[in-house]
Amino acid sequence: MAEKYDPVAVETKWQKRWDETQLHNVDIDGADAPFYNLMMYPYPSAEGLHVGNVYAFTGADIHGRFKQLQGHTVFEPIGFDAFGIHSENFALELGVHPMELIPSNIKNFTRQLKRMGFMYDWARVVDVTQPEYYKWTQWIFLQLYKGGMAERRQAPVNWCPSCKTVLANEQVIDGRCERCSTEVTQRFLDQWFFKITNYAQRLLDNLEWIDWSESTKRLQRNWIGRSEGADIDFEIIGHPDKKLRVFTTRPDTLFGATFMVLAPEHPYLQQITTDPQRAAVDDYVKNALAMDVVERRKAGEEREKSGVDTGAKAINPVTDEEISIWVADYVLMEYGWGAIMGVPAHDERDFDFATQYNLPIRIVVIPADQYEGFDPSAELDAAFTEHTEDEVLVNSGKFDGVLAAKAIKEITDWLAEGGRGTHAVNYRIHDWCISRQRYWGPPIPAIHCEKDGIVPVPEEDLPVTLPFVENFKPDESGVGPLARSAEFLNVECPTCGGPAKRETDVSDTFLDSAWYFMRYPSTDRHDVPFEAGRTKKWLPVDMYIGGEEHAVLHLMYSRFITMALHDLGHLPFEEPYHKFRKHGLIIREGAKMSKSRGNVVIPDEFVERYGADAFRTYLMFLGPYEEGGDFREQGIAGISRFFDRVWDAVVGGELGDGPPETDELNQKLHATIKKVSEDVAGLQYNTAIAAMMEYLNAARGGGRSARRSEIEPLVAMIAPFAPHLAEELWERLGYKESIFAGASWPAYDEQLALADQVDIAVQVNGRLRATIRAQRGASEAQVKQAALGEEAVQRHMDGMEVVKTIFVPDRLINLVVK
RNA sequence: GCGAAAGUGGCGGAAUCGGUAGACGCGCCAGCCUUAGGAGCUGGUGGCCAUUUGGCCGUGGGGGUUCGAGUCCCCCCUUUCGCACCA
Repeated sequence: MAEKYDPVAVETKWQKRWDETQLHNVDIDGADAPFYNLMMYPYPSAEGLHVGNVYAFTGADIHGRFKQLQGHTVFEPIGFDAFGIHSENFALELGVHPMELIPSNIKNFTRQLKRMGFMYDWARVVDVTQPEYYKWTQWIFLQLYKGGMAERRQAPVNWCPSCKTVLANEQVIDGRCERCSTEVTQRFLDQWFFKITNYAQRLLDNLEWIDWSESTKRLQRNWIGRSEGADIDFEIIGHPDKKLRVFTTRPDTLFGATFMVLAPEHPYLQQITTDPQRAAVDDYVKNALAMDVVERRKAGEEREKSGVDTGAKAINPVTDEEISIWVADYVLMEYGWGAIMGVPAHDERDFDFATQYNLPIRIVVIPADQYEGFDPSAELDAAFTEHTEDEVLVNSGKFDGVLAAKAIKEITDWLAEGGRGTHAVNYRIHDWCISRQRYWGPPIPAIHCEKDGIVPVPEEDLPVTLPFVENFKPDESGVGPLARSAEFLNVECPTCGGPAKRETDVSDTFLDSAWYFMRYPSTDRHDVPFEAGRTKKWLPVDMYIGGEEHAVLHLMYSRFITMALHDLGHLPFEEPYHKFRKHGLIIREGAKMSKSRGNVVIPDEFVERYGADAFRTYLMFLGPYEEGGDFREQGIAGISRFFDRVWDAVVGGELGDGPPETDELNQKLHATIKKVSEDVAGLQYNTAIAAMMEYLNAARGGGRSARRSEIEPLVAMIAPFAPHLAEELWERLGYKESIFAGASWPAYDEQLALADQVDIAVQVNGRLRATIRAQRGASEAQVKQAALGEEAVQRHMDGMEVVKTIFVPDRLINLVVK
């Protein structure tokens, strides 16, 4: 009896062999056809490798192995994103110190990753919690600080009461903490910011040319949120020293601005409020600020607008009318200037507000076809917000009759002449708040000296080592746990030598991951973060595959850090990834996987039963890789059977010699190589697998034994998916070297990939009536003659005449009859 | 509310420069093999009708363009994702 395929035995053997020969350790300096294949490194949780990780990594690994088989030297590194709130919260939950917990998690992850058969270069692992790594994270902070791109300032920030730290805007989802879903509140604290807003336009512009998944680019565009419009200054009666500046995308509606609204946090509010209104305003502001962010944000749909008249008046700069200034929480301090001009006729929110408080509403834009005979005192029952090419201005002085689209520029230009306004662009994106009042991160390398103020830690003093702090639990104070270590806290000022205190905030874990891919090629270099020659050779990353959930987090931050380092002269490129592809999400039996549902796929269980090769391949077979798939346990048997048959084709009996037995099979072989080559290159793994199955079915049709020439290319084609099985079969085919050592990917002949006999559909009046077999390239006349000879065709054109013939070569002929 | 993507057999999914819908796999059915089999092999498998040749219907719903529409256009429904008082 033939030897049976034992996946676990085969995989154990080859994993050991790969380890011993260090097959995938790359000669970083000597590689001649470098290909940097990157995947998003994992956060090493205590639960172990999640099936989502395996899905992501498998798709990326297949791409790497495919490139390797095509002759590239593929560098595929892995690391661990082990700093951060997530790790720390888990350590708190278990009551274990992260300095103990994390190394054991990493050990477990390493075991699992090796068991999956990924082609990692295990000699170049990055662990961001190691001082030799975060030394350089701190170095990057210092470079940005020196370059004026990092600053400490007081600002309203998102505070998570459960994590007891501030969060970046990107980490607040629907007003809740991204990590723990607790409602976020607002605090005013001194925080470190990176000025990503300085790069907003470039981050947006480069999206035009970088090769990324379209959907990911769209998310970034939305997040950057560019709007064009104007800044307009309004004079305040009785305050000649002040002007109220607003941003608007609709300067064309300026003549309709009948009031102004300030955000409750607006700096002028206290000074301009009149005495009779002061109590009411104070009261309102107090209430608004006490409200948590979630409640305030819900307002749009559910809550009625609210506000209070400040008693102060402004002058509409074009109508010279006095208009009242209100305070209302529907105006947000963090966008624009924290103040708006109220144009109730042409903005829904302003309309609601004006209706509620009986403020005047003036129509200034109407559809062009209503211009003749327009009644200037007409009333609206809803804001008119259309803004196409067809609207014209009314009630707008010398701009009456001007197209609204043109008036935007004309009115702004006119304002600019008088120094009352300018063209302006606003972005939704905010500066990146990187301070965290937590323990488990790289200390921000700054020192506070009473005399010298903020002093950066000198580069030669790096790293600022994270001390062991027994009680690392965060508290309400807004001061990080590092302040509890007197030894850490108290330091000499590097400038004056006097007593000073260290910064006790640590940096956001997204700073660790914003540059980790630059470190991989240089992990053995302790004098530089990334060595210039290697960086030039390997970077930017050739292919990056990862989850889209990081579109506005990691992916935005790493683009920013790369640009900043480029501008500071440390990098020769400004975009980190040549190509980025998002992968889809995997669900189970139509439902999202989650611990609470108890339906999480545990990779270990499947690997033990079916082997890593079958598990990998099955995950890829579920659906298009970039769209995700639905994991159904039963289905994996189909892959196991396929591998059994591949195994049997090689091991089951004598392999015949000579070329493929028939021309037809040879054609199928070439067509399959072509399809699989193209599909794998385009990450269309599901259809590539289907094509290989189809080919094997053909090669073994009728129970025949396949010849070597028929099966050897298939072994190479399954190699990216099932590397262990392919290695084993490759060896049994007589090769001494690993299949991944050379360029083993099969070539195909375009001509041979085309069948010389084709099936042509024969339609009568567009309905399929017969199928005929013909020589490839057969002429219309030939096909028509054959078609007319078909009995089924004749039946359907009985007594009628062909009035028209549509012929698609090698595919179809349609006879239109009457 | 705004923006985007997607709705195809019992199931996961193929096929979109408009050209034979349902590749491949799961499941199911029949047969073979077997002491036995949640094993393996062979064949079948969108629905309805027909003894066979075959016919009709069919890609969320409705209209349209076309010799021909899953694919293009218009309207509607549903789902998923992103953003959400962003001025």
